[in-house]
Amino acid sequence: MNDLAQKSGAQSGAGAGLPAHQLIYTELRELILFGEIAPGEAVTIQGLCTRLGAGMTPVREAIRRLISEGALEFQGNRRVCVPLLTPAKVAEIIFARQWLESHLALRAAERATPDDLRALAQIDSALDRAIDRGELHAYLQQNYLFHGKIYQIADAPILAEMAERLWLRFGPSLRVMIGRVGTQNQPDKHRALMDCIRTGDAEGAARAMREDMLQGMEHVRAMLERGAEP
Amino acid sequence: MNDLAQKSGAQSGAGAGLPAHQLIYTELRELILFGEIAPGEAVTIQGLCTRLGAGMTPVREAIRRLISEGALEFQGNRRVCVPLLTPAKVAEIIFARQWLESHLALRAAERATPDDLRALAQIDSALDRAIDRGELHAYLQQNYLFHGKIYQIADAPILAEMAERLWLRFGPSLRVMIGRVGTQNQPDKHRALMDCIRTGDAEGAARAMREDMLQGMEHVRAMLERGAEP
DNA sequence: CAGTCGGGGATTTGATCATATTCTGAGGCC
DNA sequence: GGCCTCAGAATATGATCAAATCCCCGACTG
Repeated sequence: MNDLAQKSGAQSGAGAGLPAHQLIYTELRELILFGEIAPGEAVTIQGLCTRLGAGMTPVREAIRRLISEGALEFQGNRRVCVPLLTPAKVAEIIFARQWLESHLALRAAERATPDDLRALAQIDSALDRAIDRGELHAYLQQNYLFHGKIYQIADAPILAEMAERLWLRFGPSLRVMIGRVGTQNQPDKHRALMDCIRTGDAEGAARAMREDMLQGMEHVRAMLERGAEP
Repeated sequence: MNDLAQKSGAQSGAGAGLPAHQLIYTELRELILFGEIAPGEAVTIQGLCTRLGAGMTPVREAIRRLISEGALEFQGNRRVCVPLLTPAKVAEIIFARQWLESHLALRAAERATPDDLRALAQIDSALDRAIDRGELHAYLQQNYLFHGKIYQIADAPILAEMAERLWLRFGPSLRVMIGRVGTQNQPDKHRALMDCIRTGDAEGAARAMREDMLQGMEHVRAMLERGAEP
C-alpha cells in the first residue's frame, strides 16, 4: 500500500520518477492494444483503481486520454467500454491504413540505416519465435513493435501518430481474430519488406507494407461480417 | 433518458446539464483552434482555473485531452504550451490533408442531400459576410464550420476525426497567417466545391477541396519559412 | 569598482488524494 | 404497473505535498 516511496528514491531503473497518470496510461493502453480487455467489455474507474492499484485521479486522466484516442468509448450515460468494431469502421481503417502505412514504409525505405535494419530483423525474428511457439501476446506485441519501428524510421511524427491511433481501434479485434485463426496462417510479408528497404526499393516497400496490412485487416473484416460478435 | 442537450448549451442560463470537463474542453478547444492562445504561449492549469472559473480537475482533464490531440504540447518538465509549427510539420499536415480532405469531399459529393447543400450555402454566405467586414474570428469560425459540415456529410467518422485533429494543429498558425495576410486575399473555392457537389461531380469536388486547402496551407508554410516566429 | 555567475530561499505550479455531491439504474412497495 | 427509495458509481472540490522556477543577494573576477 505504501506506494509513496516512489518519490524519495529516484533509483530503481526505468519507469520510476515519471508521473502516475503516465504509467497508468501506458499500462491501460497495452491492456487494450493487445486485447487483454475484450471489445465491448465495460471499464469502470474504480475497477481499474483496484486492478492497477492506483488512485482515482490518474485513472480518470488515463481513461479520458484513451477515449479521445478512440481506444475507449463513452457510452452516453457515464459508462465507458472498449468499442466494438463495425464493418463500416473497419472499411475506414483499412482505407486510411492503405495510405498511411504504405507512405510511412516508403519514407522508411528512403531513410533506413544499417542499424535500423538490424533492429527490424531482430524484432522480426522475435516475431517468428512467437509464431512458432503460438504465443499470442508476444506475436501481437512484436508485430506492433515492427510497425512502430517502421514509423520511427520514417521520421514523420504526425503521420506516425495517426497510424498508432488506428492500432488502438483495431487492436482488440485483431487479438480476437488471431485468437481464432491462429498465428500460423499469417504468411510473413515482413521479410519482403525488409528486402525492399535494404535495396532502397521504396515503391516495393510501400507495396509490401500495404499487402501485409491488408492481409491482417481483411481477416478482421471477414470475421466481423461473418461472426458479428467479436 | 433522452438528453437532447448535447452541445447546444445556449439555453437555460448557465448551460447546465452536461459535465463540466466537457464544457471546459469545448471552450479551451475553441480558444486554441481560433488562435485566442498564440502558438508558443504557455498554458497553466491554475491560470485556466481562474480564467474559465472552474475547478482544477475538469481543467486538468481538458488539458490532457488536448495534449493527446496535438493541440497542446507537453514541454518536458511539467510545462504545457501551444506548439509552434515547424516547416516539417506543416509539410506533413499538407500531405495528410491532401489525401483526407479530398477523399472526404469526394464522399460528401456522393451523399449530399439538398438540405446539406442549403446548410453549406448558409455557412458560406456567413463566411462571405465575415470576409467583407474583415472579421477575423468569424472568418476562421465559419471556415471551420464549412469543412466540418463537409466531414459530417461524408459520413466517415474516423477519417473526419483525423481531419479535425489536424485543424487543432494548424489552427493557431492559421490565425496568425490570416491576421497578417488579411481575409480578403483568399479567393473562395467553396463556391466551386458546392457546384461540384450539386452536380454530383465527386472528382471535381475532391479537386476543389484540395485546392482550397492548399491555398491556405501554402500561405502558412510560406509564413513559417520566412518569418520563423509565428 | 562594476558586472556576472552561482546559491538559497520564497513562490508558483503541478500531482495526488480523500471526500462531498450528484446522477444513474434497479428493485421493492403501494 | 408505476412511483419511490436506495445503493453504487462518477463527477467535482479543495487541501496537501513535491518540485521546478524565479528572484535576490553575495562573492568572485576582470
